[in-house]
Amino acid sequence: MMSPEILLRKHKLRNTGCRKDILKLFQQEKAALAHCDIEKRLSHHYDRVTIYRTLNTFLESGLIHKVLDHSGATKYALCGHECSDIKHRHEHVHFQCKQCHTTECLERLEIPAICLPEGYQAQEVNLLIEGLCPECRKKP
Amino acid sequence: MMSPEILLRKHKLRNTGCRKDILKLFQQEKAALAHCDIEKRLSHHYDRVTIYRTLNTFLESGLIHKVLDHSGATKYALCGHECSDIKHRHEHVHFQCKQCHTTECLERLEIPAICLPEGYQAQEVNLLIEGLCPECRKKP
DNA sequence: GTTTATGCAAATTCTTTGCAATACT
DNA sequence: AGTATTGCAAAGAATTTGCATAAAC
Repeated sequence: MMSPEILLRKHKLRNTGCRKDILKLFQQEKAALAHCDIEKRLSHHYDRVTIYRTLNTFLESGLIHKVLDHSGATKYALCGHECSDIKHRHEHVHFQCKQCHTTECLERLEIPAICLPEGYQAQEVNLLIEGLCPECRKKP
Repeated sequence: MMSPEILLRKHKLRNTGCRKDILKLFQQEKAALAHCDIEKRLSHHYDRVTIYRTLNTFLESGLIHKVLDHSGATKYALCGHECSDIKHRHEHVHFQCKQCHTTECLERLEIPAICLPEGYQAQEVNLLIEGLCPECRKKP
């Protein structure tokens, strides 16, 4: 996994504490994170506004992507290696647990080809599967 | 198509003006509607709060469902005939145009079966396809 | 007549903007 | 040194809550 410093440099972003810490957090967590998750889990305190701005910067540079969610919360996750400057792969499959509301990227899963009606042109495909995650299924 | 009155009765909801008008609107529009779309398009004026409450009531009774969206706006659409009291089919395919931001349900499309990793249990599957709709593709 | 929905006011939450101080290159 | 980022204050959306009035059953 690439270090936050190198990742930032690669995307032509300045190496600030907030950005490094948030990137590190994304790399540690396999689950998608909402603004409030990030705010809570960062050991150093950063202003709420700074976190919003950092997330938007990361979105624009293609470091992270929005993760679909029925709960209304905006969640984000790191873009995989597939998303380089050259080629962006935007076939995201996410799984959200209905019990613990954790959302994870299932990077290995491929979305099968879908036949759109005449006239439609697909550019991005996102699949959200909701159900029970392994941990919650074990619980009573 | 079932009349709003009968549809409401079927879901054990009171037949009020606001509910009937909003249901009628959903039946006319094939696209998914956000709160603000509904507020704008209703001929009779209802309080913003009443519209919020109506949408939540419809959600709880399974008359409508949330439509996934990357823009952050919460959109809703009527549940198809497949969603009866007995059997709920929650395989939603939606298409959102990147130009006009219209979202429509593609009810006819089936989502191909997906193999989840060990331990995961799927209950609902949602597919969001983004791209250009037929109308926007014609434009220059 | 009883229960439920509506409208209004106000509170909460989420997100963005402006600007001076600070940190990065 | 010059430019971009941060924190703070405040503004602006989106959504929820409480309560009295009005409408549905």
